[in-house]
Amino acid sequence: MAKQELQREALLESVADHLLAHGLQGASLRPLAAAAGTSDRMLLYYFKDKRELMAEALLLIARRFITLLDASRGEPMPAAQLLPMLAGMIGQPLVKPYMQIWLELVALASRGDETIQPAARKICDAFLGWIGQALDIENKTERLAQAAVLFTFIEGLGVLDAVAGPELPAAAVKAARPLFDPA
Amino acid sequence: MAKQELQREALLESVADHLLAHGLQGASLRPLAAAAGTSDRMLLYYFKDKRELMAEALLLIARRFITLLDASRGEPMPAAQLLPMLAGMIGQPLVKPYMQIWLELVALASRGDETIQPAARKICDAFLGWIGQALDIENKTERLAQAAVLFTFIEGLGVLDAVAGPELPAAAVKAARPLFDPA
DNA sequence: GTTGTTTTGTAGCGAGTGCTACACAAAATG
DNA sequence: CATTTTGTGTAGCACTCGCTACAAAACAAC
Repeated sequence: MAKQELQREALLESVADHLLAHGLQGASLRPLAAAAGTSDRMLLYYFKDKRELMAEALLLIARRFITLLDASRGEPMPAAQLLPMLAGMIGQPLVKPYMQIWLELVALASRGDETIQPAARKICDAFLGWIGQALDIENKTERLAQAAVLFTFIEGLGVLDAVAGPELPAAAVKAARPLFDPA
Repeated sequence: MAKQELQREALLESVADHLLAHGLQGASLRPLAAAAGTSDRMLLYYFKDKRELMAEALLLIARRFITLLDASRGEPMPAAQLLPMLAGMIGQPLVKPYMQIWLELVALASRGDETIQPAARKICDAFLGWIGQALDIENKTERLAQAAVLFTFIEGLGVLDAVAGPELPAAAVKAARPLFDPA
């Protein structure tokens, strides 16, 4: 009976790959199945719904993103140093697919789509937690507060990256850095 | 010949209403036409394409957003004061539809959709310009730099508003405010 | 080998998509 | 009034969507 579970996981991996590469928009069963080397018929055999398939694939993507974050964990550093590092991170080609799908999740969540809520929440918590752990501030409430600020700013950078040229985000980072410097 | 132009504008207004209310996702010709009191046949009579219709409707939405911004123009103020005001503004029910459709535009732009680029660019420039004009900083480059920072942060707040509860954005604003205070 | 269960292919349904052909009415133009 | 232009309804095409009915393999258990 583990065979079925194994096949489910394999399908989810392929579907996650396709979603990361081509986005949620227009991700229909037949292309997803083709990417996984099967037919839509089979996807709906292993998953009762398209909704169930998508929800589980998105959770897998969230898990992948978390491992990606954990892989680049280093020594805690001050905010003024962490900011440009994060700004550089979200531009990396390895991270970009996650930012793109993240923006799609945000747009859907804003319209009240509850299918994606678990994955979105997971990614959000993971990213925020990672930033908090990367800050070298002893006072916990102060650290969490700074993490929230940095998180918000990084999210804004993601938006600007998507919609504007590279100059505006770069200027924003350059101008924001001194704000975090120990005054 | 002005009759045709008039009808086009009227249709665009209705389509813009519908898009603001229900989003871009799943906005197909027949519901759009029904919202405008006609048939899909007529939409494609006044607009050669769905793409042309959407592009023009989005530009109208951008114009509406700009007038909305201009209506709430006041005396320039310091950044530490402008930040909570902007944070409150994007939560207003009158502004929220624009934020929702903006997030959809961002997600599409991130995937390289060039149909929406003009509208996205227009909204972006208008918002950034509005923030710059609302800041009372004499030095122009300094003002533009601060505007970029505030803009980025507000975009991040929009994302957080969509995906997280209200506590996280509120905490981010509260923690970010002292950073802008004259040290 | 004969059962019974799990996995898969084929085919298709009903609804929706953007878009078009055709016909006809209304209105402008001579 | 006759004619051309402009506006509109009906019907439908070719396609995609999620999903399902049916049946035949593949495999297991006895």
